[in-house]
Amino acid sequence: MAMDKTFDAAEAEARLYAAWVEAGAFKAGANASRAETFSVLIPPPNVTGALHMGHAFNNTLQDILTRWHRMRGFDTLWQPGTDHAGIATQMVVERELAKTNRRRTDFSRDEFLELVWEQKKRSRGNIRGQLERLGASCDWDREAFTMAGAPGDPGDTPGGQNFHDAVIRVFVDMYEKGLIYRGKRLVNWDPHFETAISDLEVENAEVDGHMWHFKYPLAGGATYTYVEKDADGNVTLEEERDYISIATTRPETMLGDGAVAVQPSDERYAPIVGQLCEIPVGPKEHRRLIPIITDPYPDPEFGSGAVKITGAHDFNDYEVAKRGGIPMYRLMDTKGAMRDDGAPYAEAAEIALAVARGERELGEAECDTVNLVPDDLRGLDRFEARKRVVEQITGEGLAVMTTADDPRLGGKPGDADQTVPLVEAKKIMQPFGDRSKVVIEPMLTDQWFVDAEKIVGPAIEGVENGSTRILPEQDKKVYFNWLREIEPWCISRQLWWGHQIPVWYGPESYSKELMRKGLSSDDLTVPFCAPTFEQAAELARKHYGVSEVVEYFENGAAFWNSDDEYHSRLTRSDVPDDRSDDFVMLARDPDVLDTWFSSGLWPIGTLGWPEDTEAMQKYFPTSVLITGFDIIFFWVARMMMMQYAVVGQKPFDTVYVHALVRDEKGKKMSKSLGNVLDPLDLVDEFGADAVRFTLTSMAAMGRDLKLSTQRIAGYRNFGTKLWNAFRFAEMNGVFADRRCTGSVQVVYADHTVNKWIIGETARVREEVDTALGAYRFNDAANALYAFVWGKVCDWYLEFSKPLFASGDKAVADETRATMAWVLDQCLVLLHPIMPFITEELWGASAERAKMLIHADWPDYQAADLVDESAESEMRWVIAMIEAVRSVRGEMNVPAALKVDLLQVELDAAGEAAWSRNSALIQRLARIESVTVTDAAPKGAATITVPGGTYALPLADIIDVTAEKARLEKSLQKLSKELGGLRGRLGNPKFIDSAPEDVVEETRTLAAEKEAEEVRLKTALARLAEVA
RNA sequence: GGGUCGUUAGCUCAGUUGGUAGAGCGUCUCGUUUACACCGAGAAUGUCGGGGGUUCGAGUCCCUCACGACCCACCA
Repeated sequence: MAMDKTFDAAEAEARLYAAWVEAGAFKAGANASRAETFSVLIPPPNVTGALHMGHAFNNTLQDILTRWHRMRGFDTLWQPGTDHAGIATQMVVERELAKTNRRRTDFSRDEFLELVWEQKKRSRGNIRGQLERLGASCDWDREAFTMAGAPGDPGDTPGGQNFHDAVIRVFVDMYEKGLIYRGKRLVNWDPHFETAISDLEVENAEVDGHMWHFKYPLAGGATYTYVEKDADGNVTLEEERDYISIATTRPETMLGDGAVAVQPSDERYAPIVGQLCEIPVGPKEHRRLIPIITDPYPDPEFGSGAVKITGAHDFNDYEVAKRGGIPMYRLMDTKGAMRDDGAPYAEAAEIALAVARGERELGEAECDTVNLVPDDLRGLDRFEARKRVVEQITGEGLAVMTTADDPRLGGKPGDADQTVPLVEAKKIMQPFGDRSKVVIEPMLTDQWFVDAEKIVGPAIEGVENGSTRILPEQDKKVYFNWLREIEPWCISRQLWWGHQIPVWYGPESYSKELMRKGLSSDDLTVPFCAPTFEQAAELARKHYGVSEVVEYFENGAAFWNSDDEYHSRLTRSDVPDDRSDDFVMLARDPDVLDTWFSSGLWPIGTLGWPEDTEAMQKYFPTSVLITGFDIIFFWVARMMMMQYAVVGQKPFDTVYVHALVRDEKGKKMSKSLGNVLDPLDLVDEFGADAVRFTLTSMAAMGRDLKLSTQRIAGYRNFGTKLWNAFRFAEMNGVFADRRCTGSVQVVYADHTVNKWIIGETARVREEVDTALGAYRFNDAANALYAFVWGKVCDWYLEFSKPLFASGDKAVADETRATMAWVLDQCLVLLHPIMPFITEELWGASAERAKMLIHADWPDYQAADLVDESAESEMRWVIAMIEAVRSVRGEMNVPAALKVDLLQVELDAAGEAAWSRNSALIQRLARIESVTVTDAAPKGAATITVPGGTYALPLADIIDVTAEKARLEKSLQKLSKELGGLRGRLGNPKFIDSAPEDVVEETRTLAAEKEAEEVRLKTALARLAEVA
């Protein structure tokens, strides 16, 4: 067999992967030879997504662990699959539609979902194909999908899991246990996607904003004396005012104000607490009045100390409003535009005024129908409305004024005599949707929540008591911090793509007339939660005492609590005339569940729960979860909570949290920055093994991971190095008579060189196992790199050359056998990290009983295989060669020139090492001959080795000054080291308190250094004689 | 505002219980020897961010300062 000079990754990878699949090498339990199991769940990528470097990293680590355990004979499962990713996927489809000027709402819900399923089908293969390119050894027969089994599923996911049923079942179960509830709450609303989102999906960012200061006039022109005092109680300002000053960054929300709040202790406003003031915007004839109340929330030191309260559009205000019974008026629609529904402003203002005066009370639903947006602002975008509101107030002279040189204005200082509205330029934190990137609006809507507080306990305890381990440790704190202050989790989304909530609503009470006449959405308030309509209908039948239940499907756009559309669908009675009156109508909640609710069930859902499957019994709880820190809250914490809540068990033994992949400059890779490295491009260029090895070698825990192509090229070279080591072995007949080898049996060797490399192999095997066992992937990679390149290639292969050429057949044969074994071990140990090139070499070098992927992982011990005398001998040989090479290099001895060496002095150990290995040394150091002498001649360069001195006669070429400088430099370095050693040894406290072995080690080292110092000094003295 | 982490060779980073600092890349010099120029041989470079402390001994532990990164957070 003639091997190519390099490994053709592009050609080989696909072929090898196909061979593994063909052989069923990835199947759960493949190659299992013991009862222990090892299971790992892939963090499911978005089904319509593409793999990025983070995925490449994450999956490389999983594959390493999987392959490692599989080779060790564990019953191994790597469970693959994808996530339906509600918003993200719906976004992809909507973007596609936009290309042809169509929108989601041009379709019925069912039609649209059909499009999404098609999209899902088209892109499903992408992720899998990409993972295959990386070499991921997932059990594809079990490939799962978080919406498998949902209505519309074409059933093209190979795994048999019905994820949808599992999700629905969990919802119903949690609902019945009171862990899930519905209610009107202030939630984060994404006006672009027109859905609620959870706290976690909001990203706060600092932006340039403004703070406006407005006057809220007191009702009926009332006045009061406004007094400001300094810290000592001295009056600094006293004036008559007919207004209260309010600061706001969001003037458009003034329209929904329900009150103005001040601190109970704030003396400035004490005279007017309880009075009414006027919102300075809206038609003059219908100016709304709101009460001035006290609440602990306002900070007297900030702004004017008075805060406007808009319960429906601000989270703080919401709390204040709840405490104070202040009405919360919703101002915007689902798109974030000012409401354009309901009665004209005049009517709405009338109602609000009555409420403010305490003449009327509003129920929650009723309050939501009151649209307090003035007619001229209705339908405007919220930011446009803000502009108009500011203009109107300012135009009316109700802005707080200041001089143009006021530094708070932020701009260029203006004329001190000129008066301008006080609009502070200010950095403000603004919430953005993590996917839509639009400004999030707090909105008062009906949503479903998981009462997370009730299920968080076991998730905290599980980590506290070590039942589940989180690595690195510091990430535990992040986990705890979040869980200990857990908030209700909003799980309903006003999307179409997702698991529809299994709740049907019926009317408050049953009446035949109502059924005939039709129902409005407000009438449908009694929930029936069940896995199917039939089961919900059964509940309703009993509840209402009727014999039949009719389900109404919503068709077009659906937004539960917003518009008339839904209402009309429900009232558009399709009930046939001949139907009896003995029925009740139910309508299903149109909302779907947060994607993370279903991915939170990934562990049990993929393993076939609620069935008591073999997979559940064997592989649950799973062994380890490998994931990035960015989804600790989104996913890890929720899986912990959910698994405990549903099956009462932890989902995994260990959570390994890895770093984020960044670009060379440390920037997060993102499409907008254009610094994204596509893993597939890199695989194309360098091969999957190189990419994998790079990621592995940089996987130090808990840091960022900066990726550069240079580094990948370096590890590609490493593969080539290994490849060429095999070429060398091949050429030397190492594999000539090998059939069906690859056994873990360690070869027996007699020769020092072979004994030595066997010991080194045992060492690296231990290092690799220890490192992988501790999730120190980089340690494993680096140990292998140093071993293969630095030991096997740099030394062992070089040593073998003279041995093969020696003519001693026994030694040559033994070396061949040893080399075959050592190289096999390299393949075995490297395989988890570099599966392709190793499998290729495995097949190319001999006929094998099994593919490398199923080869046996060795367990030989360094303690058994390291031969100390062989080791110290080889150490001396290497030191000797290096010393000669170093002097040659520094003295500019031509590389091609074979030199004659003089042995000035040498101890017995050196003598023995020399005599047994002279052939190796002479070859590698390019020494022609060695002559024993008592004293070095003049004009020789000195070479010191442990236990001896050599001289290199260079009469003609030696530069005495240069040699002197070289020796002095070495001496200087040595003296410094010796100084430290002697200092320590001279310190009685060190002798007393340091451990015995440390003291002993120091003594030995000092002795060696002293001996070398003597040699160098001798050499210098001789040089002085010459000069 | 709260929290976490980081600051080590020109660059990117290792450095597990404290024992006296390493790798890869880059740079410089030399080079074709039974695999490999995606190679080989050799060389240079660090007051381990500053200061203080504990210790016989600190890159490693403690305090403090500076700078940087990230996460969380409702100041109108």
